[in-house]
Amino acid sequence: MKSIKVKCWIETNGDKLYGPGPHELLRNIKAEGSLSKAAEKMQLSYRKAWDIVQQLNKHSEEPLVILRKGGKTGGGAEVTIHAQEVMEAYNKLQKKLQEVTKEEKQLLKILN
Amino acid sequence: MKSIKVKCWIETNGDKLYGPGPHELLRNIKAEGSLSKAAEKMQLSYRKAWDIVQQLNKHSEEPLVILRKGGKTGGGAEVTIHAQEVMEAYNKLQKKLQEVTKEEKQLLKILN
DNA sequence: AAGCGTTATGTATTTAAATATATATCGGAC
DNA sequence: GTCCGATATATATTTAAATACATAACGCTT
Repeated sequence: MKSIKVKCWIETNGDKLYGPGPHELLRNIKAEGSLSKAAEKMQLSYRKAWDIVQQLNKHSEEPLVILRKGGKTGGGAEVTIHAQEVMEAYNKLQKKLQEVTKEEKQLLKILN
Repeated sequence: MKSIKVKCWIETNGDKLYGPGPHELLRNIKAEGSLSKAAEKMQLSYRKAWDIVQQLNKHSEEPLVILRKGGKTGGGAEVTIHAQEVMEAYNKLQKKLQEVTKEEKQLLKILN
């Protein structure tokens, strides 16, 4: 019925840089090899997905996503090793936070 | 420059029940003794604040906020003891989560 | 050179959230 | 019984976010 949710993200100068949305997008890009397919998979407009990628690459010294256009496949999207490190670290952090909320049942009890 | 943010809230049947917004509202109600003043203090429309209070009371067996109209003061808002327990439990949880993010600097390092 | 599947990007439209506005109600004080 | 300061609530307006749409560019393949 009632449940505790937790969410974490990284901000830079007050605007959101990396969070659940970008994280899912990176996972999808890795799985699909295509930005448009990745966006579709999570019911996100291509435009928005593209914006997210620009934001990510803009605020990281090394690029997180490499986009290519043309070629025999028409183009594609690739998640860099660097990005995969970010994803893994984010996963770990999320897991830690989840564990804290699992221990904490008091709030739910009080609200009944 | 870059920083990790964390947020927790309670959902019931998929919609948000208690989180940073309601929490701040309760604090303000407690300080002001008035829903309209509490809303104003956090730059929230009275309408929205009132809706939040309805939502909170609707989903908790015991009411969290008591609203009164009329009388010598014109009316007022009061945070119940029950609500104060919720607030305290929420504060504790948030503090715990904050500590986890403080330990976790790896993500920031990777994103540089 | 035409066709393809993708990325690239500006602009228009839609959608949802929040706010603003207006009016009613309550109950004590005078 | 009128005024006051608060809550109560419907409706209209504004705002911001997301989406939709349109078009161009790219580079390989044929």
